[in-house]
Amino acid sequence: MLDIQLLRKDLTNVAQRLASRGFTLDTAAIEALEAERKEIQTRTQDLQARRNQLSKQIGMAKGKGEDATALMSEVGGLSEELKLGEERLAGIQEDLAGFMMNIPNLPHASTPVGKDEKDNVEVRRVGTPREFAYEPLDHVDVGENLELLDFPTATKIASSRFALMRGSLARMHRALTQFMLDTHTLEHGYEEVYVPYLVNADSMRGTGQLPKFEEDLFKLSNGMYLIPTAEVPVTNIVRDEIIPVENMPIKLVAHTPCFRSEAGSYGRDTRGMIRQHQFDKVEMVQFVRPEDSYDALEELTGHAEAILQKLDLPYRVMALCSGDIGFSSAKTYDLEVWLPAQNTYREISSCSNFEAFQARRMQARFRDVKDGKAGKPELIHTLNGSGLAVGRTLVAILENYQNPDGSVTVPDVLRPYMGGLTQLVKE
RNA sequence: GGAGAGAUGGCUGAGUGGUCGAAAGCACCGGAUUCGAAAUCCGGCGUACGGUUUUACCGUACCAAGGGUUCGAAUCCCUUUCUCUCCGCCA
Repeated sequence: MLDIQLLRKDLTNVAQRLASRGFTLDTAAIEALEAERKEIQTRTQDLQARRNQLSKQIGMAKGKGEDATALMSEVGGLSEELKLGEERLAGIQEDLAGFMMNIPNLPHASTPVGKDEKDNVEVRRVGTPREFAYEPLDHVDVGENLELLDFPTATKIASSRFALMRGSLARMHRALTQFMLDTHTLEHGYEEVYVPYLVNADSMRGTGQLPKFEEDLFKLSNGMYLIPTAEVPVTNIVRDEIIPVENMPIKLVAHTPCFRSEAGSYGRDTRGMIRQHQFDKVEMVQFVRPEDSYDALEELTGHAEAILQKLDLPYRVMALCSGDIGFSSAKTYDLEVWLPAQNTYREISSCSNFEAFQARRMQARFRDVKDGKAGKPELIHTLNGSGLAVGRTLVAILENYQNPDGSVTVPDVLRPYMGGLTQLVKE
């Protein structure tokens, strides 16, 4: 959520910056709502003040045993107008809040301006794609030839967009998760957390999935939601909290499954495990002081990159343009891993700075200490990034580490997690 | 799943219709005292929103959440959520 004060002060500038991400802000509607809000709020609060004053006098009169009927009839005369005003005020506040909840974040000055993913800017490329002496197979063929990957059975059990892994491949999936968590906790200073996979609507609102993107989520019959990313439960840890400044920054990492309905993606990436209803992800989340958040974004992106580097997977870093960043983000880097069979780079991590956008929705604050005195609570900045999407990392390994004989070499860093296994072969 | 008890400021906790945004204690901050500290004393100390002559004052709202009764609700009524105790069940 944006700061309503900013909209009041600088509406045209806000509208311009939002236009750069393809969002049209209805400034006329905002101005009309605001004008109405101001008038009704002032009038209603005046009436409330009058009522409170008179009621106090009634109490005092009764306490002294005096007659209060004149006062009571005067305040009685206010009640209808007051009730009407309170209802209209509540109505307009709700309209305004609904309006605000549907406005995306402002892109940061360093976010490239552009319309869609074609305008994203490549920041750097790391690693050299391997030369194949033959046409490399995609991960589906590699996995199915080894009889370690089984989509038809997953479809029978559940539906399309689910995967079944067996044997050493299932173990590699687990090994990847352990390797990522160990790297972030032991080398990058994150605290590991285990979190609920179901969350309530308040949490979904806090991080920005609701109210706008309900159709992307799986909703349960009791009103809860399956998490689409660990970002939701982990970030909401600080919802409605005031963090002591000495605890900042807070760096958390969690491994969770993620559930996405993938509504609106019919026909896209239907082959293989690129786009699934259920996938595992290791997610990093940081809570930092506002002035530190852009340094933290670079650092966090580096932490995700470190995983790709240790796995020796070629990738590139893309700065998403204003038209392509997510609803809540001010700046996002995507990491794209090289997939030889598709002869292209595919997203494997997304690292974003949300500035105070999520914090304002969540009322997540910290109390600074200035000159030894505790200051007013201030909104924190929140960041998160995948470190990494486990399923897609597995896809990248199957494709990049495949051998002409159909086997797959196990990357060095994963071997300790797999009992020293060096190759995936038919079992 | 059954029975009962509860939810008040950073914490403990008083408050069952009227100067209650809320006693008191603790914690914290400032000052006095002191060579310094402890102790003691004095004062301050919630959040959000709005207004204005914009760092200061005024107003409104907030005692788990939502609704109701009333001139007036922390207090009475209804609904929901959560916590605790006991029983049952379960990994």
